[in-house]
Amino acid sequence: MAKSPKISVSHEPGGLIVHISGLLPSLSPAEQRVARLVVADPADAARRTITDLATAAETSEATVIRFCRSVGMDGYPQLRIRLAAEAARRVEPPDARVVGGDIPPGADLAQIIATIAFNDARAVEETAEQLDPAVCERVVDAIVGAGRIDIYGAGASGFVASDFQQKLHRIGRTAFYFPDVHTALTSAALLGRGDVAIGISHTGTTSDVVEVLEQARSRGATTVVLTNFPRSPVTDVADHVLTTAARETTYRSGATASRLAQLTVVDCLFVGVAARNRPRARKALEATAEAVRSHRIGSGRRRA
Amino acid sequence: MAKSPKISVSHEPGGLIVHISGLLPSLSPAEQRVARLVVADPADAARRTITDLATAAETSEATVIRFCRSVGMDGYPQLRIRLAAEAARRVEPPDARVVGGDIPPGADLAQIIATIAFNDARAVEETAEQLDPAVCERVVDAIVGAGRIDIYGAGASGFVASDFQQKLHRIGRTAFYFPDVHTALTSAALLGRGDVAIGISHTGTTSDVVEVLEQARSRGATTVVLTNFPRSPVTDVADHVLTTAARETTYRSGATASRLAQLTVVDCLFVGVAARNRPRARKALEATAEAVRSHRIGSGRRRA
DNA sequence: GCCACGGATGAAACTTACTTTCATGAGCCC
DNA sequence: GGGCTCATGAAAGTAAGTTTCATCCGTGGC
Repeated sequence: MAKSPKISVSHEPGGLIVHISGLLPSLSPAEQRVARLVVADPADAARRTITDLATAAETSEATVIRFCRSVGMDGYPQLRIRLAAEAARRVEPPDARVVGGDIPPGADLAQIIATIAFNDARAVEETAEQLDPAVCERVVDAIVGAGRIDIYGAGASGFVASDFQQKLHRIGRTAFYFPDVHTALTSAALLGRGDVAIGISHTGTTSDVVEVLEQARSRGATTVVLTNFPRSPVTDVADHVLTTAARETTYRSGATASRLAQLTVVDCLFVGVAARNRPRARKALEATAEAVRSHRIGSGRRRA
Repeated sequence: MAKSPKISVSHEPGGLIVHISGLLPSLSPAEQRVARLVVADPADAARRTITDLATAAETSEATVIRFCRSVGMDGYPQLRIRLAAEAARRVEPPDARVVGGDIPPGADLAQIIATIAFNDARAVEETAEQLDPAVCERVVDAIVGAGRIDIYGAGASGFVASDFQQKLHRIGRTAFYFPDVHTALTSAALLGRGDVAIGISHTGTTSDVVEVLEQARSRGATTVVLTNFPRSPVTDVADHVLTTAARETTYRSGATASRLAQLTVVDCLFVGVAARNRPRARKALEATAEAVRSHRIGSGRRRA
């Protein structure tokens, strides 16, 4: 099997299910059907034979094998074992029907809250689990050593980009955020070796972000991307890929879970950077906090 | 095979391994060799094929199958997946996390990530737990019935305010966000009965937000506040108070936990509002998603 | 509009893993 | 020692998993 189509994703520490959902969009339609079955009920999938699973997914055994390889397994038996292990580890979700699925039409607000919180918290946890500290370390290195840091993000990811920019700025790193593609491209053209360009795109398919990173990279800047999908177009133009692990469900929750996951990663990077020079970072933070003091009511403790 | 030696134990509550060791003395010598291997390292056994395991136990495949039946399994594959599950369960305890506390100076990135994620996820969960659905309901009512919705927030809370504005806008509610106090005050002065003013302030002491809400209230608008501190100045000017539950630790984590908590609440409100008129909300969301389609690479699946 | 190309897919051939059958032989009671 | 039981592995048989390959379909040239 010299021509193994294995897509070597270095490691999937955060759990196989999470890893699979991340890869989902990059799979072929038939493989996606398999993936969805697996993600929906890993324990059940582990119990099935390959033929059985293939039938359930309305495809052939060959496709199931392809799926196994696509997600980094050697073959079906290995997948089974891993799934069984995964399923066992999984904690009982607080409310059976509430998991990952859509919110039922008749749901009352209490249910909605529980569902959202569960999914949001999960996204944060799972993102952290699958984050590769080694990659983070490299990104932190790049940021610490950067002359200038440009951060790009469109739409919802723009908030996160902006948040990141502000955080870095507050500890004295020279960071910029551009809400607009043209300005961003202009800025990217001025980057050079030693500078860092960070792109944020949940889907990984935002052409604006891809373009800008491409530009930045061609100028010699180190490019970093934060996305939910490790095999999306944007990862082609990135030196370092950081992934979130939000299994967003359609339009349902306004994409908040993915936002939270992104913010968590940003926070990790931020703290990582700040930790490199504690005294200076602390001082900078205190100074900026002081700056808004006059806009606070009651400097001391709250209310009697 | 009428002479089935099956030792039908209805189900083995204490875990499969325990069960097997209990049966060990009642097994035949060759089966005992198998059993001992299995008990010694279940995870490893799960990885082996039946032939492999048989060889390791210096016996034949047939004996391994007999062993499977002896301990109540249907066959070898079932044993394998049970073992894998068992092994996964008995690993972990997710090592004593650095709960709530500050990140120790010498921490490596992996520790930092674990700490941050833990605290972030906690903030989300705890916020949801203490959120009062009744208050949420009232706020949702107000938003749904509002002619216009103004959202205010300064600094970090501004991101959240902006996010909320965008969400509401996307489902066709008339919502505004003002990054600037003066504009906000102007707008607040134009609000009237039936309109809604929402202020977001983590500390609850941001004078800008308080002022604006005061103004809005004096014009007859319904005022809502989202804060971490239920008895802070801003709650005095609010008709409805929603609280987050982030125990932010100093400057440490760039205040991300509180941000996440706020976003979670916003998401709950958003979904609550959207749920009031599903078809319309869904249509609006689809339309807005469609609008950015041309900025996505590859309409279908990602990459080959 | 046509053709070449490449990827996706399932049928079928093939290999490996699992299961059953059965012959052997060891112990054991009479 | 004969006739039993039972444990055992060799080998046959079956099912599961894997590979190969021909076909199909969409895409991008010309």
